[in-house]
Amino acid sequence: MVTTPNESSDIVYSVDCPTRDVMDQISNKWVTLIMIALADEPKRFRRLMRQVQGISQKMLTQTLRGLERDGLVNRAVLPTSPIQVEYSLTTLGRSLYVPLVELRTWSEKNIEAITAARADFGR
Amino acid sequence: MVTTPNESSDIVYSVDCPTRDVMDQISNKWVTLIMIALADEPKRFRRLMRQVQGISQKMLTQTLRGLERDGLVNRAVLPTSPIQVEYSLTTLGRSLYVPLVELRTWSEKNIEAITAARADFGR
DNA sequence: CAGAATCCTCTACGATACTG
DNA sequence: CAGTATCGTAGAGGATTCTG
Repeated sequence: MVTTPNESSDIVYSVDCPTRDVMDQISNKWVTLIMIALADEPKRFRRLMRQVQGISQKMLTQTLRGLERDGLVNRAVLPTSPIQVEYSLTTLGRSLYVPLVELRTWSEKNIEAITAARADFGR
Repeated sequence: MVTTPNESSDIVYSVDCPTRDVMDQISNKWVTLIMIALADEPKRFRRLMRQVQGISQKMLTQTLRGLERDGLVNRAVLPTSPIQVEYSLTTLGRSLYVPLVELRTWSEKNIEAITAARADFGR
């Protein structure tokens, strides 16, 4: 985490911090879902699209490209006709899967507390 | 995680899954930064704004409201003049901090691999 | 100091149509 | 099947101004 000092000696999370750039990428609505879906086993485009409900073809393509670009996902074109494309997690991707799934576990575990807090809020 | 079966017996991440709703909230560009900033110690609005560089007053207010609403952050109005408002993590918030910081740790640890992958991509 | 309100811009994203 | 290309729109979010 790249930081710069400020008057009160707080750590400042710089705008141009590369870590923040990475965090922005993976703090994405679809990234977590796709990564988790791919963790089970390699999957083809259509199957992913069915599994990650509500994602558009455009967003799935776009998000997968980003993940491929960052070395998190592997894209393999199968020499069939018509073409099939299989996506899988890379080693790096599998290492990211660990904290991602912990985040999901936290969500599942605390969904009730959050729902309760929301109900309480504004009364 | 609320799921529905599909033809190929894949787990489907439903659109209306409450867990997904929570995941969407915390998969937010600012949430992680704010949560981590508050983990050190309770902080006031101005100080948070300085620390989380690049956030606008509007977004900081908005994000803090969301976190407060979800029971992750506590908002305390100090009886000073002019008013001061101190934000701190709730117990629930501190429990979320754990996986969040792991995500940041992962980012810091793997920023180099990602940068390398990006450089490689498209060649 | 900590915000609420307003306006305005820009881009993320969906919908649709087309291709190797 | 797995995309690319184009267009159109809603909403996220910045800048600015005002207040208890």
